[in-house]
Amino acid sequence: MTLDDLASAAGVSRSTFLRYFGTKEDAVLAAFDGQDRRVADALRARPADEDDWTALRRALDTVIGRYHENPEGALATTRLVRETPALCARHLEKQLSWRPALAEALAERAGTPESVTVGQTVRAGAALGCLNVALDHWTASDGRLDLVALLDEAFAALAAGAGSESAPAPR
Amino acid sequence: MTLDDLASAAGVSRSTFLRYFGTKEDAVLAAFDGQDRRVADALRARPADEDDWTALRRALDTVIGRYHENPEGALATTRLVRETPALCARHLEKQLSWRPALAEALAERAGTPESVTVGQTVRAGAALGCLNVALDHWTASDGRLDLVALLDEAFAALAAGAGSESAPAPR
DNA sequence: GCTAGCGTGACACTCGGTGTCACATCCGGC
DNA sequence: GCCGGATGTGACACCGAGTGTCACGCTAGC
Repeated sequence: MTLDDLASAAGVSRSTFLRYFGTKEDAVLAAFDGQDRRVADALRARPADEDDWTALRRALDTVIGRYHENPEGALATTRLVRETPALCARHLEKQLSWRPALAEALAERAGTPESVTVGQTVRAGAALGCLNVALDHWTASDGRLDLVALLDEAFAALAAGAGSESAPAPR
Repeated sequence: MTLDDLASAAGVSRSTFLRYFGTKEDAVLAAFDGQDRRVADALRARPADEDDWTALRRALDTVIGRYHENPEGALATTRLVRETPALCARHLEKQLSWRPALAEALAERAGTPESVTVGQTVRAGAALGCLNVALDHWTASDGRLDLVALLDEAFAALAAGAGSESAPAPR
């Protein structure tokens, strides 16, 4: 699937294709554009007295929703991204910018939008990690597993103190 | 800094340089090779009754140690990686393979090496996330902040239940 | 109608990366 | 001592990605 193939498939010249997307990977990853803003907005919309972890979990429903609307397409896209090293790398890089965005939204919720704590950054990153793990399992199961349940399970694994079952969580 | 530059700087031909490293990025990222194995081994060496989160934190000391031995070099390398999008992407991709390795080590500790749970995978990923956040802050401070303290803080933010200060952690 | 701006296509060019061929060296077996 | 393979190296040729530049055609405004 060379650039010329993509361009001619899209009915434009190679130059135009590159002018639009900048990069071949970006053409695929454009499907994810704006997700960070949507999740951050959802986060800000959560009740102020809700704890960070619950708010993050609920905010991710906006992402999950898109997978629920169009499972086949989402499965194909996700699989393509995970299986193509270059795409995978670019996607991770893009997702890296989600973390500060979510952390900032958490800081706003906490009433201190100017200072983002390490804890908020870590929690934002951990939430994204949970999302990725859940998506991994979901794609590995060909979409048969319940994505919501997987995400809940992933979040629960960190919610009760990050310790394992070998040292049961405090209280 | 083209491939020819690097090759001639290394005193070999372009072909040989590529034969060694495979990729320009790999030449830089080779500095991190084997870290996953070292961390996983350190993890397996932790006492069996230690909870996952503590074991992960201690296992990461092997990584931290390298930063402590040679702070200037580590700072330069880390900064180079973070500031070069292509390098950053490749590094994230490589680090992605650390997660299953650590998760498997956790499973071995738990006595069920054949079945890795979602929780173990999530915790391994979260620990790596903590490492990255700590390293981000450390490089941003030009290495002036205490890396160990940063990592401890990051781990603590998830250890006490992932909830925020709005749901105060049991200390 | 003329011009300024904009989208598009057609190049030329650089660079990263792969594959192939040739040569040179080393090393064990007869 | 010689030979044959294995290995390391360099010199290409080649392809695809990405950038920059130029020319053309369109539409809008004076």
